[in-house]
Amino acid sequence: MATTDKIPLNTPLGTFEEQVMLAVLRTGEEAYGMNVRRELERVTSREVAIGAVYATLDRLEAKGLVASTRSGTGSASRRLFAVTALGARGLAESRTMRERLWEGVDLRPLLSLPGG
Amino acid sequence: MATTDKIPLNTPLGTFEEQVMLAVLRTGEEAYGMNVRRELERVTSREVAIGAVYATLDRLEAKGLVASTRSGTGSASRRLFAVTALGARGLAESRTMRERLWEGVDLRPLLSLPGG
DNA sequence: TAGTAGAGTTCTACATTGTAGAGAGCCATC
DNA sequence: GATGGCTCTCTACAATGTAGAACTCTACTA
Repeated sequence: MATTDKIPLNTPLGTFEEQVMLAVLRTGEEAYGMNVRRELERVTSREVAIGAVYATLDRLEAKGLVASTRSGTGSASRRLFAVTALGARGLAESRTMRERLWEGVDLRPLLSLPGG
Repeated sequence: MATTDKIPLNTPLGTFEEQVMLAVLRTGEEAYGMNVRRELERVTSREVAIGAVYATLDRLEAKGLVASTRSGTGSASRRLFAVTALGARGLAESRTMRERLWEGVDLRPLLSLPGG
């Protein structure tokens, strides 16, 4: 099988995994742990534990969805993350799937109820 | 605090939780376990274990995001699920958050790479 | 130059979600 | 009254989500 074949990813992305990948993309050249966290908190208005970010980035890297490189020298250097081509495919698939599920769904009748 | 206040939900929806809720909405009046599973498989082209569906529905019910009623009589009756007002709010929040994170993200440069 | 503070990363542990499959009740029908 | 199909429940385990402490390095400063 050629490497360019578009086989479906075996595991769907988790909610937080997707958020972290998107934050990496949004953060661009400066996508290291602390910055990814900051971007996530900025956009979601929600506190994010730094340990959660790194654990998720590690798992994403193990799956080949992101890749990391060291910036600078010594052990104090930053670990810069980037979304891989495979990761981008995962994001695209995840979005497509969700759009299909949302198609034709109208929440308005429920949202107008008490508690909605 | 009035019940109509729109406090944010404490926990974000998981990927599968969201899918199951959307499948319940799409299935409408006939939203019992097996049907929810069928709808999910139809839309996602992916096999779904029935145990996964029920476990998720149970957890969603415990959180008040869906509610279930019995149809028919006897223990062979179906268990019909419906998304609650709170559940609809969860779905809406989840979508809003994701749209904000996707804003300005362009996957095309990555998808045109080998493996993408 | 020891002391302190800040930025960043790593590690450990546990809670919540995701998943699979076996088991059991009911109903039709043969 | 056996068989098969449909539905639901239960159990167990894997993967993901989360929190917080520990550690390294740098820079400042008294």
